[in-house]
Amino acid sequence: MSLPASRPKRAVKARRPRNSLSQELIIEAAFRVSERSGAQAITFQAIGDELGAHPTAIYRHFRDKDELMLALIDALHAETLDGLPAPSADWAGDLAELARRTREVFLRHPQVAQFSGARTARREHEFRVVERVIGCMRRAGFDEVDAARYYRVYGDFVLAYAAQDAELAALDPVTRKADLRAWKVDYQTLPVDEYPNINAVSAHLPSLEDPVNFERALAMMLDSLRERAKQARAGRRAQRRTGR
Amino acid sequence: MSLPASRPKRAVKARRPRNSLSQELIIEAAFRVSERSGAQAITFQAIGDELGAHPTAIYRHFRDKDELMLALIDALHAETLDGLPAPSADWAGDLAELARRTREVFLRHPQVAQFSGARTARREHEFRVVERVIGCMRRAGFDEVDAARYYRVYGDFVLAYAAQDAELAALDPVTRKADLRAWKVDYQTLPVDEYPNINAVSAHLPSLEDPVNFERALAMMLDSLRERAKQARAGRRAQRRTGR
DNA sequence: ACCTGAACACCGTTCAAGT
DNA sequence: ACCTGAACACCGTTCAAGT
Repeated sequence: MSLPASRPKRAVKARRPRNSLSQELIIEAAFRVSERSGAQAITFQAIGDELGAHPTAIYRHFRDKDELMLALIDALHAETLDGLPAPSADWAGDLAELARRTREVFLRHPQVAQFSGARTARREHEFRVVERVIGCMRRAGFDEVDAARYYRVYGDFVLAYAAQDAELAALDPVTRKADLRAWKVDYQTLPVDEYPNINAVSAHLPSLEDPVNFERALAMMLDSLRERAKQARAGRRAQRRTGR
Repeated sequence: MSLPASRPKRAVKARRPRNSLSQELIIEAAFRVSERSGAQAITFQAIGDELGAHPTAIYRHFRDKDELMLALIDALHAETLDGLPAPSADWAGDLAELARRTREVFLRHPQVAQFSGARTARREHEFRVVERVIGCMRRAGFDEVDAARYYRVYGDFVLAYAAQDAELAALDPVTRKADLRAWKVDYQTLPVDEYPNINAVSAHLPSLEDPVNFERALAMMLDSLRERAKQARAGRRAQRRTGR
């Protein structure tokens, strides 16, 4: 007289009206899933539950999970752009603002952001972020070759660092705390003769989650970018004086 | 008269001798799996096949998959250290050497490295890499607080950027090529009135896989680090002159 | 055309059974 | 004590069946 192994989640299975799903509704449901209880994985089953629809209904609107993920990643870029002030005369300040917003958005949606660092969404809002960053590099005075290169280097640096922060935030809480604990315990108790340098500074090791880390890395990249932009502008002035 | 859905991989199932497995053998098998045909995922099934053992036999030697992954990550650090010259007077050169080696090792083992950026292995070889980097920061002239901070910022920067390169390399080939293609096609054909900056430089956009990207980012971080070290040393000299 | 239901080939993990 | 085999709860994905 035992129940079947897996019984339906809802006793009365309401049939979903036709044409009631869309890419937009699915994307919104996926974000609600990822925010529910902090660290829930984004699966078709969970999105289906959230929508009150069959998991495989999603395949009518996205070819596969990768296409859904790219759409979610582009939605992160949309959030980064939302309310962003227009480009200013301060190109370096604008770059810093974009970087900070990117990281904040990533930490708000770590379950999506953890997969976003190495991917190219190739969608509207990503295009617009790239357009902004390249614009900053051109206002800095870089020529086309340098602007393209420094866009790539700066953009990938921001994505990599922010996605890494998101990956830590997306770990299941037990694993995440074990990693953080390693810096409070393991790295504080290493033999001093084998690890003299760690021992010398261990009391001051910043947490992996200290937001100053990202701020400092950002400041360092901008240090160098400002100096290189100054030299690029000076180089071009010299070129003009000597008649090309 | 049909065959059963899943038949055994080997007709004669040789029984593995007792005590014939170990953490070391399992780690070696996992790396062989990850290198076979470029991008094979590391699963207990695949490692078991590689060892000629039952997949669940691994649980006798690692508590769960996360513990195996941390051991594999530490093995990457071991490879980074293998043959590394002793610390030199050129602390910045030593930092660059460590960064380049880390990235090369990560690209040699992308299936492991893609998960390593945000994790703390808390094992011997990671300790030794951390010891090295902190040593460089102290030789640069930073005090304990700054050495700890710049270790964290520089170390996480290298891990994040290298892990991002590994993540791209670990994508299944079809997905990876589609991402690379976006920069050769989609970003080359955007409307010029909406994306003037992208259009101005699009011919010069470096590939995601161009190794110059990492070299440039590294050079920029070291630019700033050298300047900050110089100022830290000058600040300490001034402090000594004024009697603390 | 859009959604459901069943089935498939995989995952990591647990646990009882062999030796 | 160490390895195997079966079972479980979960993945993404395909495909036939409903409406």
